[in-house]
Amino acid sequence: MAKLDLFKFVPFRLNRLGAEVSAALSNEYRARYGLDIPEWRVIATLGFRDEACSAQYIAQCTRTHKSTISRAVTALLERALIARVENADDRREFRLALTAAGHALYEELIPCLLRREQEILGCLTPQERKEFARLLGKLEDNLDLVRAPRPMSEVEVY
Amino acid sequence: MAKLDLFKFVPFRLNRLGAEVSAALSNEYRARYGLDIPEWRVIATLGFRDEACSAQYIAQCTRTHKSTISRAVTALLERALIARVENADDRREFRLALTAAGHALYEELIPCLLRREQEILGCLTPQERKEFARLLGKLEDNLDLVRAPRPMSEVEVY
DNA sequence: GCGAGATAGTCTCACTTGCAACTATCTAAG
DNA sequence: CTTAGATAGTTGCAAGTGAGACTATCTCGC
Repeated sequence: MAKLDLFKFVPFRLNRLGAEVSAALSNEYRARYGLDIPEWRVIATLGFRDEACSAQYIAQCTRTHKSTISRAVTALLERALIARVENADDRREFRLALTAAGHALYEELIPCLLRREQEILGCLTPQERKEFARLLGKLEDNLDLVRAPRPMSEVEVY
Repeated sequence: MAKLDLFKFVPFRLNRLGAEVSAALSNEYRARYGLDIPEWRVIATLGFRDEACSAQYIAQCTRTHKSTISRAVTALLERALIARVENADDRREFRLALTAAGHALYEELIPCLLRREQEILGCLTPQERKEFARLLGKLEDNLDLVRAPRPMSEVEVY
């Protein structure tokens, strides 16, 4: 007579918590700037890194399907929040970067998102947060999830 | 010059980890039994609880939209994994319960899912797992996520 | 008992997303 | 140089999902 209490089942809890937290956060940038999650991921990746990067790189980093990234990129190009230039070395790919407007949006959004993160983590002591982050890291490693952002030169060696 | 490293941003990490873990698990019951996530949630809820419950109750417990649960229920009824009876007290709702076949499936699936959970958590020491579960609980509380399964009588008092 | 508002469940619609096919381009082997 | 296979990015298509309308039923106040 095996039983499984969904409320004690970590995969279910992680899925639910992840979805809930994501929804809470995405309200922030959807309401303010009309960005959806994939669009935000593109902005976040380009904003964090200084060099321009390819759509493929963003897809790998954020573990988002390339077609989803492609659509997000198209939308952001139309809004002139990012720009792209052909890569002379490899004409299949484009180098993407934030425009001035995109950068301004990024700078404006970041503090607000970090604040929301702190609200969510607010129920944990500083020590607990550190521990939680550490345990998340172990789980990510275990799932082979970690795809650290690296200079494009390294990534291209894939 | 605020910056945000997606890889250190807990909401992103939670979302990604939750999706990844869920995908790993759902492969298990999709491949073996052709169940999708909402269908599994219905089975899991009915299997864990002994009394029959309403679709609404399952939706609230699992935090899944009622239309999604409705579709899952329809599919499971067609496959005769669950059965429903009209509730004489309230003819708007139906009481749902596993059939013998549904129960057999549940009993077969549970150990397998618990094993997968242990694989995922395998990188943590027993103490770390306990701590992780505790911290998850605090975060859930903070997001007002906890909807503990209760006897129907209590739930109906909503 | 009657009407207003709440609730259970179903259904349609619009939207999102993953998949896979496709084009263009690159790389490597011969 | 040529050709086969890999890769970047786009697009059409199908499946899944949430929002909200809708029907039937219940509840509460009068």
